Order: sequence, then structure tokens, then C-alpha cells
Amino acid sequence: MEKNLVIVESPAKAKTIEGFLGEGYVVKSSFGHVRDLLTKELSVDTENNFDPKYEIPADKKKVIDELKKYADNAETVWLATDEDREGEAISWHLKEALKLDESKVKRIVFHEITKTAILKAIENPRGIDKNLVDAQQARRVLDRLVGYELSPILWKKVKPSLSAGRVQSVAVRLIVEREREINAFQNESFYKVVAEFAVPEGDKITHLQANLSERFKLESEAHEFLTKCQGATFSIKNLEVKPSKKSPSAPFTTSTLQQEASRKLGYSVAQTMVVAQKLYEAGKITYMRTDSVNLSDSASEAARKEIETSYGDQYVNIQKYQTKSKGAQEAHEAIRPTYLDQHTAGGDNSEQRLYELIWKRTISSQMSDAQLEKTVVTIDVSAAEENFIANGEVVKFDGFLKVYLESTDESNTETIGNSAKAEKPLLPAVTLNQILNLNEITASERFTKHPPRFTEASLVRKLEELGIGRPSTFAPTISTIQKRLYVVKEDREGEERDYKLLHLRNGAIETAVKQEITGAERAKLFPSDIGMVVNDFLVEHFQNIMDYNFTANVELEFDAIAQGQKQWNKMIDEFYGPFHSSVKITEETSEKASGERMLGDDPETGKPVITRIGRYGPIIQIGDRDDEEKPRFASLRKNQSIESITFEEAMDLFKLPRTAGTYEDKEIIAAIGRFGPYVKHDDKFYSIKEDDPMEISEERSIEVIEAKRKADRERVVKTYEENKEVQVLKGRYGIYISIGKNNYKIPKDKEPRDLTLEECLEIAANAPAKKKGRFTKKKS
DNA sequence: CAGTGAGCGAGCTTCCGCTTGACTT
Repeated sequence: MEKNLVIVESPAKAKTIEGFLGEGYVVKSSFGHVRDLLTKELSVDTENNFDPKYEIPADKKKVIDELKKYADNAETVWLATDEDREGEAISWHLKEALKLDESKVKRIVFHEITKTAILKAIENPRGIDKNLVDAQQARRVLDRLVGYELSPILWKKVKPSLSAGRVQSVAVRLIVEREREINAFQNESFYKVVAEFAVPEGDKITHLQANLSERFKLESEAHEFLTKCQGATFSIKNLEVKPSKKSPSAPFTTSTLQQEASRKLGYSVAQTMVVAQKLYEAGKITYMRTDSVNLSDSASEAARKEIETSYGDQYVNIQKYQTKSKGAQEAHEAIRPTYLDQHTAGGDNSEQRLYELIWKRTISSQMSDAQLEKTVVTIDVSAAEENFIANGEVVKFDGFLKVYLESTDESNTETIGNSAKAEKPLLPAVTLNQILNLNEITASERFTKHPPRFTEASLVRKLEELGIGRPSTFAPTISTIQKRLYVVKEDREGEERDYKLLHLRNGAIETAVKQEITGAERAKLFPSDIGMVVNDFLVEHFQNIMDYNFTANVELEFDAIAQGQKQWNKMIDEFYGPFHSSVKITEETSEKASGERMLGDDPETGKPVITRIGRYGPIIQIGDRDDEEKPRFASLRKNQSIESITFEEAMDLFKLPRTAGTYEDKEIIAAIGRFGPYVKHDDKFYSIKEDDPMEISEERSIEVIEAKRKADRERVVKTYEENKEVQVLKGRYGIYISIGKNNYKIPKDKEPRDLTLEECLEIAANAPAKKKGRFTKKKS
């Protein structure tokens, strides 16, 4: 056994560091936190100074056992967890869980995984910072109290199994409020006027495009302007040329990597993290959960060399970036390639693409600004007050643009070519007072746009901006709010809309009406009905927690604890008093929340028509629950919401089920069920995807039925005359055995096509009982 | 798999942050 045990958080890091330290040192990993509050109970003694009850979770017992063996045999245990609040707490929990003697424990920290940094750390050990640990305990206990007191209120007042928390509930709030802004948005139309002039250049003619400085509210105004332009003279009134520059973006943090991978590569935030994890484990990149934009000196030096060799001295601009995000703890470096001289990473295609992105971002961050020349040409219209303006941009020195340009949410189509060019057009050479020949002027009707819906990545950006959540939780938080069905990530088809066009061409004005698609969305986050109801409930009763500044406010208090200026349990006490009493009051006095909304009266019976969340989702209800006659119910369709459904749309839902026709002497019924629209024939169900159950014809229904019958025949690999219940079928995950309602996996050494009935039954009999794991859904 | 919308009320659900495997269909 080695004399020195070093414990870090990540096993990949342990491996690297062991290489630096050599003989006498063994480096092991804690795999993150090693103790936590019990999951089944509050585990915080609210009567007794908020004393937390910690345990070693089942999946950490092995880790602790192994660490203990090494620790007991070591002279010194070096706790080398991350230098932030959580890392300090991990060190303290390790000391407690391993029952380490104070005298043999040394706490060390480093921000970069380089030999010099590690050796320097070893020379400068310190003790565990108990104040910082206490700040973490306050964070942990606060989150537990909020999560475990709010969630049960939701079970009681809204629906079982729901959840609420400091981070997730605010994330949902952002999406709900954005959706309402969009619903309330009234677009306004205006007329944008663009002129195209012909400019002779040598013996060629080039075009100069210019926008009118004013927009017109009304078609009549646009028309009036075009009339003035008939026979007007257009001349260059002013020419302005001014230098400008563009600067590169800072190296990647978790959040900016997620945003760029989403915009440039179309990855979800979870996907980005999975791919980055693989690159990290392969030693290709530095740690991927970080809020720091800092590069180590050796990395900057490597970047300098790389830029000098590939592009030349004038492209080098080594610089340090300052983090802008609230609450950044900077325990790691920025995300960068481990070796900048490696331009590719190997691995699969998704890893290569992400690596290339990280490489370019890192290199470009150490490159010079791009020098631009902006040109503004003002064109006078003799018969009108307004001017046309043409903008041009010329890149005088490309600098970092040679490698990489950050995308914006608006232009997510940009690709990462080798040279990311600025987009503005080049202008033809013109001189002051030059008279221009008009080709045409177009006035087109445009519309103001509602604020954009969130993507996963833009939500992460917003959360980070508010200081809510940490690099390790951005992706899981986004998954949680979708798993709870508060939010859905969806595509939406756009709608066609008309817009007007006015052309001035050859001295005549023509008008036309054209069509365009508007409102199409791809992979955007939409709040569900339950998401909105839960949000409104929480906002009404727990304003403090739902405030966008709540996290930032408590962070200030955690800082005070870390500075030793405040006791952690005192801080929690001050929070818990008012919080717990609002929990109690809400529990006792608040109504059940179902988002109920009155839509009108049923014309046939005069009974009220309401919409609300029912036991199985959003519904329309005609009639009162207390009426003698039972109310009628209908489920809302996908894309309909209790918040926006109209009376007419609601009444349409009662037109189902309907008879769509007959086939083989049996009726075809079209309806919508638990799993979406279907047609039913001879007691069998056939899902319909493209067709509308309200419209589907007899002919189309028969097509659907026949298509399903054909697919079913093709699914069957083998059947047995003696026992019709047993079948060998081909499914999504390969070939399997189906007996009644149960399915069984076929062992690898058996050829599915040769299975006998006896073998099938044997496999079924020997199949392990179904495990009730985390991933299996339990029956209700 | 696809009617429902509540009725006894057992026994369950839930947080955030730090880390990776070991799982399944």
C-alpha cells in the first residue's frame, strides 16, 4: 500500500494525476458526493437547529469501502476535491465517512490538471474550510426543505407525483410566462421599402440594394411614397466609411457549449453532455462541467504556437477572459482540447464534430480582432423627404474570423466552414452626387414578431443569466421539467398568411398579394396545461420561491456563511419560519387547482361548458358534477390547451366517436383515445397518424386497416399449431418471444428461427422476474 | 394499449448538485 492517498472527484482525473505523482502516491476517485440526506424522509430536524441526517447511499457503499482500505493504510490522505462549495463539502463528508483522523488529513486544491499545478498544490496544503462546508449544508438543506415541502402540497392540491423546487419551478415559470406573452402578442403590419439601383462598373452593371430609412404603417402611405418616386431623381447624398472591429468569444463553459452545439450542430443539451463526457474520458478535452472561461498558461502557450504556425504572428492575441455569469465558482478550467495540436479527436462522428467546435472556439479566443470597414451610403430621393440607406461591410483583416464565428439564436443555419465570413454585402464603388438609375422599388408588408419561444439551450442561457442552476444540473433540469410533463419539446407547423407587395417598375405601380408560412417552430419548449396550472398555483402561494431573484438572494447569504459572517442554521431558520407557515396556510386554506375555465352554455341543454384538468388530463365537461344527470366529458386534443381553447373548438370534440363507414359488414368507428386518434373495426384498434378522425373517409379507413394487417403478418417470425398463444415476433429491439401478454428475450446462443415450442416455454419459465427498478414504470 | 373524469383511501410520489456506470425495452 502506498503512503499517500489522494482523493479527487472524477476517475478520469484520478488517472491523469496518478501519472504526474508517481511512486508513493495512489490516486482514487469519490465519484462525486459520498453522503447525502435520506431520500425517503425530510432528513432535516426542523425542531433542532435543522440538524441534517446524512447517509451513504447504497450505490456509494462500495466506493467508501474501497477508499477506506486505502485510507487506513496511508500515512496521509490528500483531499483533492474541487475548489468550490460542493467540493469542500465532499472533502468534509469524505473525512466523516472514512472516519479519518485529523492529523493525517490534508486538503489541497488546483484549478488545472497540469503537473506543475498538482505539485504546487501538494506543497501548499490547508485544512478543510468549515465555513464553506456550512454554506454547502445551507444550500443542501434549503433545497431539501423547499422541494420536500412544496411537492406534497402539489400532490394534495393538484395531482400526485408532481414536483417543485428552487430551480425547476422557476425554469417552468420562464416558459409559461413566455408562452403567455406570445399568446397576448398582437402583431402589427408595416411596409418595408427596398430599392434596387443599377450601377455601371467598367463595362458591367452591378446592383445596389438600399432600404428606405422609414417604415410605413399603411399601404396607402407606401403607395403614396411610390407615386412620389415615379420620375424622381436618385442621387448619392452622403458616403460614410468607418472602421470597426469584431472580437472573438471567450472559451467554452458548459452553458455556452450547450448553446453553440445546439445552434451549430443541432444537439440537445443532454446529447452535448454525453458526447463531451466521452471526449473527456478519452482524454481529448478538459472537464466539461465548468463555469470558468479561464485557460491555463500552458494551454494559452499551446494556442499561441498553433496560431503562429497555421496563420502567422499577426493572428495571435493571447488574452484572459473574465466570467460574466452570476455565482460562477470557477473550480475548473474552461472547456478546451487537452492538446491543441490535435485537430481531430477520433471517436464517432458526433464526437469529432463537437471536438472540432471546441478546438475552433479555443483557438479563436486567442486570436486577434477582425478589422472591418463599414460603409453607409445615403441616397436622396428628389421628390420625397425620406432617404434610402445602403450598408456594406468589408473585412480588412479577418483575424479570428478565419477560424470561428459564434452563432446567434436568430441565425441558427450558419455552418462551421473553415472561414466564417461576415454576412453584409460588398457595395459597388459610387461617388458623391452620382445619379443612380432605378431598377425597381418594392414595398412589402412585414409583421412584427412575438418574442421567441425557448429552446433547451436558450433556456439554459437564461437560467445561467439569473444565476439559477449549476453546470452539472442544466441538462438534468431540462430533462426533469419534460419528464414531469410541465413542458414539452415540440415542432409546430406554421400557418399560411397573406402579405401585400407593391412594385414600382418601369414607371408603373403594381400591387400583388402573396403567401408565406409563419409561426413554424422546431424543437421549442411549450408549457403543458399541467405546467401552467402548477406554475400559477406556486406563483400565487409561494411568491418568494418563484421570484426570479430568489436564488441570487440566497446565494448572497450562502456567501456570508462561507465568509464566516453568519451561522448556517440561523440563516435557514430565518428562511424556514415564514416559508413553513405559508406552506401550512396553503395546505389548510387553498382550493384545489384545476385551471377551470367557463366557456359558455351548451345550446342543446343550456348546461355550462367548462374546461379543466381532469384525472387523466385536460378535458371539456358539459354539465355540473352535482347534476342528477352525469356530465358529459371529452378530452382535449394534442396542441389544444385549456388556456386557449374556444367554445366552438370545445363543442367540436363531442362529435367523436363517429361512424366512418362499414367494412366486411362491420362498422368503422373513428375516435381519439388515450394514445391518440384511431379507427376501430371488429374490436380492433388502428392508430391513425396523418388523418383527422373527424374527417377520415371509409376508403381511407380501410387503407389504414389493411396496412396494419399487412404489417402484423410481417411481424410474425414463427407460430405453433399446438399453442396459438406462443409466437416468435420481430419487434423494435429485435426478435423476441411473445406468450399472451408477456414478452421474453431470446438467449444469444439460440437461433430464433429454429426455436421449438418447448424451447420457448422453457425460456419463459426461466426468465428472471421483472425487476422494479428506477426505470420500470409501476402499475397503478 | 385505446371506455374513464370518483369512490374506500393503502402506499407511493418529491429537491439540488457532485460523479459514472449498469440497466431496460
